[in-house]
Amino acid sequence: MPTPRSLVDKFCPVRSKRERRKEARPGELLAAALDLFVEKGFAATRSEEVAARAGVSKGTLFLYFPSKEELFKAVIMENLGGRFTEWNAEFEAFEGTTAEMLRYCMNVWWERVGLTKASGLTKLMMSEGGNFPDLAEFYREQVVRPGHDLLRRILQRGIDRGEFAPVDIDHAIYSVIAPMVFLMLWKHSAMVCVDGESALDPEKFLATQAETVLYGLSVRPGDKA
Amino acid sequence: MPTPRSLVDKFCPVRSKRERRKEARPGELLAAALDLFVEKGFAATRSEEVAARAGVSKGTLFLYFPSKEELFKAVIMENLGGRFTEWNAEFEAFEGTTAEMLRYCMNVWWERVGLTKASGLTKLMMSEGGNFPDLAEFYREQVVRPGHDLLRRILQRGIDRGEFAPVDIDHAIYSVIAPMVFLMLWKHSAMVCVDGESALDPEKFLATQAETVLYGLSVRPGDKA
Amino acid sequence: MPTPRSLVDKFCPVRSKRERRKEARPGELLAAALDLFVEKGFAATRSEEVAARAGVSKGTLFLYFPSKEELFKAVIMENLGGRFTEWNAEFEAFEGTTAEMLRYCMNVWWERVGLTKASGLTKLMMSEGGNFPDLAEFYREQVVRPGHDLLRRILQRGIDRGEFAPVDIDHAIYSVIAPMVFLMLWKHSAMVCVDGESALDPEKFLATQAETVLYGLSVRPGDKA
Amino acid sequence: MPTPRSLVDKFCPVRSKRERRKEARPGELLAAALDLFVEKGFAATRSEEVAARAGVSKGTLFLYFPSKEELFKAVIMENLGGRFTEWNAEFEAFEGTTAEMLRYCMNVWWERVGLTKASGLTKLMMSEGGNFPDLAEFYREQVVRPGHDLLRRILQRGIDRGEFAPVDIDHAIYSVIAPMVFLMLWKHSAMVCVDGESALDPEKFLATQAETVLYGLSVRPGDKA
DNA sequence: TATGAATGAGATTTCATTCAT
DNA sequence: GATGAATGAAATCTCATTCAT
Repeated sequence: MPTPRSLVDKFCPVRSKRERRKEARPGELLAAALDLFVEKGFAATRSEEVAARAGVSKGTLFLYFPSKEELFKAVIMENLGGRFTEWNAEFEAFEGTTAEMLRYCMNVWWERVGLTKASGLTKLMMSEGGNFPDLAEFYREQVVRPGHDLLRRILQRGIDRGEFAPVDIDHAIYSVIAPMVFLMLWKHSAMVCVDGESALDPEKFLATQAETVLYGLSVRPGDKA
Repeated sequence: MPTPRSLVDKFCPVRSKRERRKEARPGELLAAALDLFVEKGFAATRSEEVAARAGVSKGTLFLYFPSKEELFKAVIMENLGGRFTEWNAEFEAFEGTTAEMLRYCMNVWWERVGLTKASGLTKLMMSEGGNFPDLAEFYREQVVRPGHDLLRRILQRGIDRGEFAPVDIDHAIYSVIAPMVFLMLWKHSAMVCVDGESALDPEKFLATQAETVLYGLSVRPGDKA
Repeated sequence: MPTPRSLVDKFCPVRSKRERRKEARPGELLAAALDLFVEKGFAATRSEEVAARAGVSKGTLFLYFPSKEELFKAVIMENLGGRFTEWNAEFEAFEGTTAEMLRYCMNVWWERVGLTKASGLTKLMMSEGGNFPDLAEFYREQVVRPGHDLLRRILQRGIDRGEFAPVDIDHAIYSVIAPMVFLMLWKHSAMVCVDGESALDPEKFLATQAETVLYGLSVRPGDKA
Repeated sequence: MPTPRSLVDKFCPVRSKRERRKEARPGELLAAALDLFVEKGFAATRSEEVAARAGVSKGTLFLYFPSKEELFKAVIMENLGGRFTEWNAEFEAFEGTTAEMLRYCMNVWWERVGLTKASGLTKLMMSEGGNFPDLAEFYREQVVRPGHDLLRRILQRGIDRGEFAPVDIDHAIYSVIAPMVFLMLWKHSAMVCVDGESALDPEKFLATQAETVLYGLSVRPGDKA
């Protein structure tokens, strides 16, 4: 959902070049900002550079976003925070076993976040969150909490339906999140590789971790009810 | 862990208090720098604050270390890079199965690095390395490469002695490193926890991962020689 | 006092609504500008805000007034500088003693300027004039000088008719102006009041000052002709 | 009281050039700041210019004062707010009639504030106070309130000793302050003078106002006790 | 005529580094 | 060796003014 357009706009297809650019601006700026924030971090990214990459001047950036922090928040919402309603709905409608649901969850997460630049935002918050408490709070509220809530609902479904053992859900959530967080950090760090290509296969790693988690959640004979 | 002392210090214990202080300076600075770099990151740590925490003036810091980057490199050497000779020697002398050796490796790593502030340096390099290419290069050369080499020798030993299957060593290295890196990142990121306590038990996690890796390395009947 | 209208407007009352609006533009802008300049000062008033308060866009403001300074000059002319022809005529036609004339002068000044927002313009020029030499010069030429000239004529009339002692006119002018200026500054300065209500009664103050001045101008026996 | 010096300093008269400069710095900066703030106003004065006039670089200014606002507050304290203890003591010790005291008060005020650049600070607060609420609040607390309190004590003394009629003190305070405020504004505005020299004699004006106020405070037969 | 998106010079503030003492 | 005052490049954000539509 880039820029919301009114119904009137929808039926008036004749636009000036200027109008078209204007509507595209926020999206262009958000894209440029995502690129640069992920590439260089929040503090090290200069506002002017974001503007330049979006093809506008310094001043124009501040026409659309009142400060660098607000720009960053908008980037978070665009790429992570704002998508949870959609994702939640998708999981509400899911039919199938909860084990399948969990595997699906980790897979689509990898496709939609892990593989994309959005994964860099999590790495960024882990690095710089401490230096920008407002941003950290915002990220926790808009991304971490909804993410936890979504996972909690999945795990609860499994327990309620007798598919999973009645484990400590909060603990289990971390078992699911851990490999995802790890992959995001790994992906954005050339650091751990001596020369060139990392020898870690993310999809295989994720699948292995998923099965490990599911094994831990499995109902085994002899467990006390 | 107060201030790590060099080998020289270790064997020259008789000093006047004044000489002592003087000789101790760099160590105090390195300790202060480690604390602050890990706590706030490289870019966000102010030189003056490092000096202040070490109880000296800003000028003194630059007397011992010509720049903030050199200070950081010294911190890396003191805590990670400079310890590989000792660690290598320890493993050269190791007697026992290679499986035991690998388990021991992961355990002592956890004790000597994972649990200490030094683990923050890895997280730091993964976060900020991109903005400081010189530091990244230095870290790769002084920490990542020796670490890989050490693991490579262990794995090679296992294969040479017929204890491990003849796997792709470069790939296997990452299977060992991944959980260690993961723990370092996890430990230094309050970010992913919504409220308070993380629910991960590092030692158990590490042991599980070790066994998983060893299982993958195990020689099984039917493997082709 | 809604929007002051020019003499032209006064005698051409039949217009279509559209024309009306168009013609009213500059007046609306001048009114908005007066409000804001007086409220926030010249430098601190943003052009866009003036336009917004007048209900037009930023661009339109610059269509009518080529710069913020020119806008301010126009505000001065509309409210002060441009009214001297009318005021001069009124005083040319005045019949009565010159003492009455002087009292009348101070009273109508209070009604038409002192009590209105226009008084804020004088305070503003005294505050910010130093930073905007062009504006200061303009104000001196269009407001201060005509004001002085008007007073000079009144005083000269009094002396010529033998009603006033033949004092130094330039000096006497300041005796008349000082209390008026004082009231304008007082009115626009919440600064000097610790809590709430100022305890000064402007009309009484002005009347007292007028009598003091008149006493100083009075012809007393024993004065040398 | 420029820069407070410790006892140790007092008896170690041998100083390096650098030390001497260092001690002089805050005073030099405050003097430069007073000059420029009075000349151009708070908003229009650039920090760098203050530094330059004090003969130091931009950065040095911020070594001594953490922000432009704090610098301004320091200027206020140095020139006005910080002097009330001294002034209060002087008036506590005053011997003589309260009428003499009030005349003395207005005269020394003129000598110590009105005639000096410090008078420009009041003009400045009246002009720009509205745009800088923090500064306005500070000024009210540190200058306006102590000033009012001092005058209140003088007036109360006169009433208590039967020298003054039992008037409304808060009202009377403004009668005393008004001409002083007026003079400060008048002095700092070339605005009201057509060409060159103002024809207003401040001392005479002040003396006249003092007598007017004293007349208003005088105990007259027929006043009800 | 009217719009409002775009510009960019300019202001405050930070901090690694230097160097006189 | 040790100090800490001084520097100045660099970063964020504002707003009068322009100009394509």
